[in-house]
Amino acid sequence: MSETYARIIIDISHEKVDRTFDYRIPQHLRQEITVGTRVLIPFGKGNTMRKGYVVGITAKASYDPDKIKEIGGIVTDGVSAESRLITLAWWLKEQYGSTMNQALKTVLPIKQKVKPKEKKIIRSLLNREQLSNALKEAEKKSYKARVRLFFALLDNPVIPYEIAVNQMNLSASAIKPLIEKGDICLESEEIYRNPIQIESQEEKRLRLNPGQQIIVDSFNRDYSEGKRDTYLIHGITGSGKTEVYMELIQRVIEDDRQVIVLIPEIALTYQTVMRFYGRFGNRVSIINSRLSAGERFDQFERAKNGDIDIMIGPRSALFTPFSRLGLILIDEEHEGAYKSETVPRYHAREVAGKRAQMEGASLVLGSATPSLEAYTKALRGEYQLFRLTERAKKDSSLAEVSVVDLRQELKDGNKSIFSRKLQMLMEERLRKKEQIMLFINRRGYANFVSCRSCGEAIRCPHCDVTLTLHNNSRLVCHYCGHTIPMPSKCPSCSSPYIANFGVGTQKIEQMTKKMFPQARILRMDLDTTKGKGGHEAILSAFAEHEGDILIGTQMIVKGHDFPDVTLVGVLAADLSLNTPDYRSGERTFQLLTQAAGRAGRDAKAGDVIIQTYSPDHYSIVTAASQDYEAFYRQEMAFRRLMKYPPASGLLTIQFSSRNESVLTETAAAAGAFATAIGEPEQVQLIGPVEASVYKINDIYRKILYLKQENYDILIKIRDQIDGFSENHPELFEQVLIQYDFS
DNA sequence: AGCACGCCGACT
DNA sequence: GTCGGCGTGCTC
Repeated sequence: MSETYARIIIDISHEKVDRTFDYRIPQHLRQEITVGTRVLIPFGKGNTMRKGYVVGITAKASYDPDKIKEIGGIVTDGVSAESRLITLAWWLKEQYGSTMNQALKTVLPIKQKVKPKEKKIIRSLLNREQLSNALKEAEKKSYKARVRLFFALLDNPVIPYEIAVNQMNLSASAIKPLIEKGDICLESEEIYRNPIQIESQEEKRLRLNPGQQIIVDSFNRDYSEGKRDTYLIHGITGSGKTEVYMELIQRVIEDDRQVIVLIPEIALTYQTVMRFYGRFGNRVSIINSRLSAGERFDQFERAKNGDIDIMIGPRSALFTPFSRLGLILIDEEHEGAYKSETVPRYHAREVAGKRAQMEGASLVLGSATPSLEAYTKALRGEYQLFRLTERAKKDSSLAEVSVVDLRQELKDGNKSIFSRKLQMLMEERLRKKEQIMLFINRRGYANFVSCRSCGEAIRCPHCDVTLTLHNNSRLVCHYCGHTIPMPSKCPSCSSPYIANFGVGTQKIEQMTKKMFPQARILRMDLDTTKGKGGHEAILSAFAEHEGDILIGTQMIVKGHDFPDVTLVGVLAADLSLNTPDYRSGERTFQLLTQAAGRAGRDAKAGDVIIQTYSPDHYSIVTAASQDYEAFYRQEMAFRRLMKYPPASGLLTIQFSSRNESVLTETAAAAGAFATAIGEPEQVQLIGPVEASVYKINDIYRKILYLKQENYDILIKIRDQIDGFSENHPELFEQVLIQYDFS
């Protein structure tokens, strides 16, 4: 029988050894060693036994077999949080196509040199006199390292080890003899930095309404019976989902298990955090992108040591090293931010499902506008579905939503960005001293072309996505590569008013100022929120009535409650409808629903005006009538027709290279290979086409799309393409290949 | 992280 | 010459 080798990472948090080492697996351990196993291995010259994690098993070693040592044994002190996370990393690698290193960095994001603050310190054991003698001695003998150290110790008898090594350039071999001599000693103290420094205020437990109670009861029943399941809570805005979450969390931590709460970064506001902190006190911790690497490390360390029970944070909080995880909760489950932008391009919902299954935890998803993926699974019975259809506050009413046809406005001679109805309502609200939110659902670049008189956006005849304007001269489809020259007049109504669409918040602010000079206007976009706490500052200013009108993008419709907002205007709903992406309809529905939920959260009746060039589009119609079911049916019909997810699996393969001609050749070759192996499996293949932004930083990118209902077939094909790239190094030498499943 | 190798200044 | 501090590089 051939030898087997284990690829192992050593449990030393130091950059220099942050890679894998191969070890031979002894015969008697062959059954027991799998990915994720913690093992003891001899390491380095002295063969000191160290702990390591098995991250892979191979038949052929990537190192001189004669020099490979044997695994010493298995660490048996239970299954640690890390070893399970490493198993999860393995799954990530297999599922999403990345290297083990990339997967490990995702799962163990704290393997950095930024160790906790003052973890180790050097303390002088000599008194001042002895110290200055030692200094003189060292100077005489020109022991440079000692001079530096003694000199510093004379100033301060305690020096952080970190500083000594990095700033004072002392190596371990310079320090060690001094410890043996008894001049100094090393001590360690652990100081955690706690990012929440707030005075706790009791969060009072509200009485649940019947809808909320049903969810809590069913969950508790399942939990007590030991049943772990996935639950989808479809609750309209303001229906009190957070209250339900609190009860579920309570149940799980009473059982001495731990909870991860995922919240999109943008909604991770002071308000939200305070609610959790008020209820669960210092057993809660948060992570967010503002935390330094050191602070994040501390938070994960606290979780590992069992100092906290609840971790709240964005996507990355999913990898909190809890050892007794009982519940993962994903709020605003439909949010795009849960999909990773970097390799491995995992989706938090899917990874949460895997982790929950591995650790025997429950998974709860919540949203006012569930993703098609989640809702489809719920309808199929894979998730338990619950609905909250009433607002939690009794006297609050749903807002009145109306759709305004901008084509008609133009026909009637109104060229401003405000429809007559919106103008009228704005004047009225300003008079009554009530507040207004103007929402422009722009995201990134929106360079599609549309007609100002008929509202028609120019679309690809084969793909039903808008064409994108390239170099102001040609329109290109990013899904199939179809291209036409930029027309001079509208193809459907021949109007010459056809142009690139794109309006900024700044421009809107100017126009609003001009039309309502008496109003105080606050603007919230990337420019005005740059600084730390920029978000909070503007939102609280608005809450304090320091402004009458708040203008902004998606940011303003998430999270915050403004009881005095009674009018929400969506200036151009088409902006998100016409992005070149099959999800544009879904995103539009979500944004409009959220925007509508902002108005009339209190007793005062609210109005929502949706301005659009496509008043008949189902995303807009169903958002206006607040009818999720109707939206779901129509959007699913579209996805089935076009074979887009979740009706079908979609594998996106990206090729990127600095060399355009090599890229073209390689992408074509891979495309031909994929066609050949995909044909018998009934895989539909599109491309290779240029990526929506073809060149970034002088790197060209091409895309290949593969569609097939069966996800596993796509994974199989991915593996074969991976093999193809390994067998053709001449093609892939200069080309990077990345996979994305959706 | 921790060990060995080897450079270079100091001292018998 | 030899001794020993201390910077550097490697560990499967």
